[in-house]
Amino acid sequence: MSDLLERLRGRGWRMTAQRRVVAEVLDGEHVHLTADEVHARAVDKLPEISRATVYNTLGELVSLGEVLEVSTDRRAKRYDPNAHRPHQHLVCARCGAIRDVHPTGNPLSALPDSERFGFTISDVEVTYRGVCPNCAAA
Amino acid sequence: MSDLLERLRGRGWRMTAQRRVVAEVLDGEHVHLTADEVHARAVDKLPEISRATVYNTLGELVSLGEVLEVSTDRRAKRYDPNAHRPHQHLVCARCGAIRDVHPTGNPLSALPDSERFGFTISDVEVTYRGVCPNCAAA
DNA sequence: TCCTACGATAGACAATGTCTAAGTCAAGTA
DNA sequence: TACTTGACTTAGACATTGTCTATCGTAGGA
Repeated sequence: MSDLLERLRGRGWRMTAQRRVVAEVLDGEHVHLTADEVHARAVDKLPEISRATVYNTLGELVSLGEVLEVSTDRRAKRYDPNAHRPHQHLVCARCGAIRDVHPTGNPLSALPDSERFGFTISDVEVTYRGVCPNCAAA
Repeated sequence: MSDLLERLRGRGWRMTAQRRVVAEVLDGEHVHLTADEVHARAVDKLPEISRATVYNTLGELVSLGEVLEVSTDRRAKRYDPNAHRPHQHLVCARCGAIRDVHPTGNPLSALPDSERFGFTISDVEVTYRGVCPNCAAA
C-alpha cells in the first residue's frame, strides 16, 4: 500500500492520518467495501475519524483514478482499489460475494454503430450475476 | 397499455385505480422513470395516490416480470417497462438520457470458464456510457 | 347489497449520502 | 524551531430514496 501512498504524495496530496488509514483499508485484491465498511475499519485504526472524512477521501481517491466506484447491488456504492487494470465484476446473487474477472475481447465492440444513436461511447460497465460455489453447495 | 392491463388481470391482479394509473405511466419505448417520477406522474392523474402504493405496485410489477429494475446511476432505481425483449442500456454521462440498445452476440460468452471461479452464471448486466448527440453539440 | 380479504394510505422509520460552520494541523517559509 | 495559511477534519443537521406499520377503504364474489 505504500505504493498508493507514494503516488498520492507525488500528486501533491496532503498526507494526514485519516487519509493514510483510508488508503490502508483499501488494500488488496477483490476488495469491494462500502463506504460504511471502510469507515468501520478505519475507526478500528483511528477511532476519532468521522464519516464525512471517509466519504470525502473516497470521493477524492475516485477523482484521482486510484479507486473505482462499483454498484453491484442497489444498496451502497462499493469501492474497488483495483483501478489500474480494467476488469468486470462477478456477483453471487445469494451471498453478495464479488470477484474481479477479466473477459476476452473488447466489450465495447459488441455494440454495433446502428445501436449507438449518435452517442460517443467511452465506457462499458459489465456485471455478471450467478451463484458462487459456496452457496451452490449449501 | 391495455395489453399490460389485460395481462395483469389475467394473472388475477386485483384491478384498482392506483394500479391502473401506475401501469399507464409506465407505457412506451425508452421509458426509464424513477419511483419518484412515476409517483409524480401518477399524482397528476390521481392526486391522492400515495408514495407507498407506488413503491408497492412497482415492486409487484417487477416480481411479475412485467417491468425491469435498472440502476444506471447511483441515485434511484429506474423502472423499464420493456421487459419482454432482452436489452442493455446506453447512458449519457452528462444529461443522464437512457436508450435501450440491442448488442450482437451473447454477452455471457465473453467470460471464459477460467474466469468464472466456479460460479453458475445466469445473467449479465451491461451499461454503456458516453455522451449523447445533444450534449456533444452543446 | 353485503362481506371480506386484499389493497391503499399517512407517516414514522431506516439506510445512505451530502453539506456546513467551526476547529485543527501539514507543510512551506524564515 | 516557530509561524502562517489554507487545506483537512469534525459533529451533526439535512436530503434522498426506500421500507414498514397500523388503519381505513374497496373490488369483486356470494
